[in-house]
Amino acid sequence: MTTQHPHETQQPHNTPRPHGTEQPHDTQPPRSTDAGRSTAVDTIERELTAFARRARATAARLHPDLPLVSYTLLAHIHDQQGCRATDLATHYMLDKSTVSRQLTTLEKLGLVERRPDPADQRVQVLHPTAAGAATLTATHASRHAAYQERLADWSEDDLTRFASYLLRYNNSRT
Amino acid sequence: MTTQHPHETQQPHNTPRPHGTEQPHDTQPPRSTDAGRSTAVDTIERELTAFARRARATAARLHPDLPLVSYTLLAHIHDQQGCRATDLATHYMLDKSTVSRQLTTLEKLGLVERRPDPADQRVQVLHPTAAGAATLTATHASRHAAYQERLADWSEDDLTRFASYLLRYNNSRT
DNA sequence: CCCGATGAATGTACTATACAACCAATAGAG
DNA sequence: CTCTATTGGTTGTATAGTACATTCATCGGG
Repeated sequence: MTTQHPHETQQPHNTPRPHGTEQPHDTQPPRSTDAGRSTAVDTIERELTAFARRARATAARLHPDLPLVSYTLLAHIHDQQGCRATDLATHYMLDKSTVSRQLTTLEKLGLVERRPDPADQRVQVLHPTAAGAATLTATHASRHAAYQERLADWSEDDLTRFASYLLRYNNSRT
Repeated sequence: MTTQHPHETQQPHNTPRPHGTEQPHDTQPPRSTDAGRSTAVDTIERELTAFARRARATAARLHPDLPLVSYTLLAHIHDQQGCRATDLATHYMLDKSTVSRQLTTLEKLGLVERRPDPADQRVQVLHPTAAGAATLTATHASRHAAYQERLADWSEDDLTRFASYLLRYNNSRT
C-alpha cells in the first residue's frame, strides 16, 4: 500500500461532527442547545445505520445455517407465543406476503407450526416446534456469545444504560 | 377483533428478560454479575436486531427515491473523500462485487464519480458529484429531521450518552 | 523479469422484499 | 338475515441486494 488515501483504518470516522446540513443559517435556532443535539442525533443516525448495514453479514458469520430473517421471525414467534403473521409484519415493518413466504419456509424446515385458530378461521396461530425451539436456542447462544465477547469490557452499568436507551429508542416508533 | 392473542400492542416485549440460554448451569459463573450482564446483553442484541430489520422500511418511507444502500455508500464516500471501493466493502462488510455494482448504479445516476488514481492504475478514487452532494444533503436532511423528531423528548445528555455508546459499540468490531 | 497479491468487473444464482390481485372468513349495518 | 366493508392470509410477478467464483489488469518484491 504505497499511495495514501484516507483509508478506513487511518481515519475511522468516529468523531461526531456535522454532516451536510450544518451550514450556519441566519434564522435563529429555536433552542440554544440545538447544535449539540444535532451533532448527537447525527452520530446516532450514522452509527445505527452503519450497524444495520452490517447486520446481515454479521449474522451470516455467526450462524450460517439460519438466516437473520428467519432467526428474527422465529425469535419473535417464540417470545410472543401464539402470535399471528400480521403481528410479525407489523413488528418488523414487512409486507404480509413477505411474512407469509418466510413462514412457509420456516414451516417446510419444520421449525414453525401454523395452527388454525378455532375462534377465527382466518387466523393462524404460530408456534415454534420442538426443533424450532432447539434451533433458536442454539442460534441465540451463538449470537449471545458474540455479543458478550464484544461487550466484555463494558461495565454492567453501561450495558444497562445502553440497553435502556435502545429500548427507549425502539419504543418511540410512531 | 374478538379473539385475544398476545398482540404487539398488548404485550410490547420491552421488559428485558432472559432468553433461551438462561437455564441454571452448575458450572460456577466467572463473575457474580453475570446474570445482570446477560440480561442487558440480551436486550441490546434483541433491540439492535429489531432496529436493523426495520431500517429498510424506515428508509423507504423517509426517502423513497434514494435506497438505503445507495444512501449509506454515498454518505461514506462523502465523509471519506477519496475512498476506494474496497474501503466501502470493508466498512459495510460487503462483497467487492456488491460494491462494484452499487457504484455502477450510483455512477449511472450521476451521483458518484470514479476517478482513476494516477499513482495506482488499479485504484478508483470515489467522489460525489455535485448532484450527488445535493441528493445526499436532501436525503440526510430528511433523515435527520425524522431522527430529531423521534428523539425530540430526549435530554441532550441522554442523546450524547446514547451516541457515545453506539460509537463505542460499533468501534469494538473485531 | 516473473509471480503472488491487490483492486476491480462480470457471470451466475439466490434471497428478501414489495405491490397487486385474489380468496376466505368475519363483523356490522340495515 | 343478508349485503358489504374489513381483515388475515396466499399467490403471481417483478425487482433489488447480495455472495461466490472467475477473470482481468496492475502493482511490488525476489
